[in-house]
Amino acid sequence: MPTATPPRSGPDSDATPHPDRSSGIAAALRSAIVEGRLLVGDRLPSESELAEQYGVSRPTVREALKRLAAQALIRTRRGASGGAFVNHLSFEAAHEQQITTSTLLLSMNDIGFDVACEARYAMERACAPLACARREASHLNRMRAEIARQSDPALGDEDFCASDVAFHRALVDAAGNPVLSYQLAGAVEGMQPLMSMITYTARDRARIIALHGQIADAAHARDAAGCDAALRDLQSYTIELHATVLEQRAARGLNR
Amino acid sequence: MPTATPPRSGPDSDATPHPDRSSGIAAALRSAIVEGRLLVGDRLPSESELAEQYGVSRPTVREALKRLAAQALIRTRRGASGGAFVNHLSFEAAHEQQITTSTLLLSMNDIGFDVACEARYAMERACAPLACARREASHLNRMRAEIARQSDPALGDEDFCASDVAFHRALVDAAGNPVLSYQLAGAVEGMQPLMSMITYTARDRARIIALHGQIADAAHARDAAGCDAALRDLQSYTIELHATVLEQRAARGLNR
DNA sequence: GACAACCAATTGTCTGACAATTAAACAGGC
DNA sequence: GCCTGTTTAATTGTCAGACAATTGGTTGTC
Repeated sequence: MPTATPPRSGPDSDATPHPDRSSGIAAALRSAIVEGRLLVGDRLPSESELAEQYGVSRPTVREALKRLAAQALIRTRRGASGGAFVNHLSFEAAHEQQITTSTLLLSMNDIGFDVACEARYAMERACAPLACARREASHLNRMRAEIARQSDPALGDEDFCASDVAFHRALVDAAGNPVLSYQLAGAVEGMQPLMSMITYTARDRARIIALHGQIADAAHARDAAGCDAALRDLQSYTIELHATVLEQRAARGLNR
Repeated sequence: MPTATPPRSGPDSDATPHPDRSSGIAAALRSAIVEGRLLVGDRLPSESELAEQYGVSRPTVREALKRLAAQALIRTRRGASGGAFVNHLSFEAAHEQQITTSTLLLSMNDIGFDVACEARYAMERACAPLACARREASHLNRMRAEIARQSDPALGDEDFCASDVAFHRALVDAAGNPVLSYQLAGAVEGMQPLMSMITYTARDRARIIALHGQIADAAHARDAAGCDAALRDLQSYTIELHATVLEQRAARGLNR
């Protein structure tokens, strides 16, 4: 029976002073998972047992478990042979969390648009060479398909943005490195709220689509330098567009 | 007596079937925060009020709140004028989460060492040009200081690793983009468990320190290309070292 | 006006109970 | 023996009410 650490031999209470017990228990279990003392699929002791081990009541244990569940560290099943199990953290789940975190981070720390943009394109350009080297037909198809969608003038701004994200996602996936995909996808989607501030005119869209075309062509030709250049252009154009939006807003503000 | 329905029409229960009510409430509040209906510093209704609003008991509400607290979306204070407040998500807190998530992702999805390494160095090389352009004296000092620490042969493997992380952290910070720092630092620290599998001989360390020196010199000279090349060398050398470790283990395994 | 005692609001925790769910054990019929 | 339906036990999910701890404001006293 591989159980967690016995009551209150807190190695973490030094680093962080856990004001309430449920967070202390959560931290103990969390470190047990992160440090590998509890492995994927292992079943944690039942809530009652944990309550007894830690000398607290069941609701308190439950609060601790919910904290872990919120981080996708455990999943629970009820019924006989139910309980809390160490979860297999999928890229999917990690991705979700990454998006929430990134979104809030950007919106709450008054990160400049250009700073966020710089970070995003720096990372995206980092996968460009890999993508050019490893892209398969399916990735090119996904990119072309999104370009086709974007060319439809009837597409709403929101859908245009979504297609933009999908295009870049395809590029990143072409690098064939799931770790990069996870990191990048989080960053790109986290920027969505910022990107959607921009309202695209037809001319803007044409320009962006042309650059997307260049990127796809470069990936097709396995031309890393060309891909990099196109991404640079896209970055500066995006920042330019955003600056325009800000100017217009300022102007409207003055008119009133 | 309005039983289950939240005040607003619950749109999230369509997308994801919330098996238990506390997770449903958590999702409702979370989306309220992410979508900006609740702003930083806003106080949520008290637990009793929430319990009444959602037609559940206070422990259930508390479980929901603990979920949000685990994601650092809210913080709670007790006493008069206490309550749950929308938290200002700091880079610090986001960073913490990023590390746990990355660590678990790498350990649970049998990501190859080279894949993780590739992702890490790809991103790190992405900030190299920025770091060369913007580095200040303080960054160089931090890098030099870590190199000095690493040169001490008495340093344990663990401390050597930690200093390695600090060195790269300084390089990344030199890029002057907090978003990049946050993303990168998470990735680098998440790789720690993998990196610490390697036991460094004196010759290995000398080689690594030399490369660190090259990187610092390149940053000093604002030589982006040199920095990139040194990082590439470091990446391949790291992978080489890891391969050696695997071979040795395999050999030991056969001998028994 | 300064200081102490009190009070009210709020979170943190406990106790005990019941409902819902699920897998396994069990009984019955063929 | 084997399949089928039923019971049972274990476990999570939820509830209700209570008390403790904390914290800010209020009031009263000197």
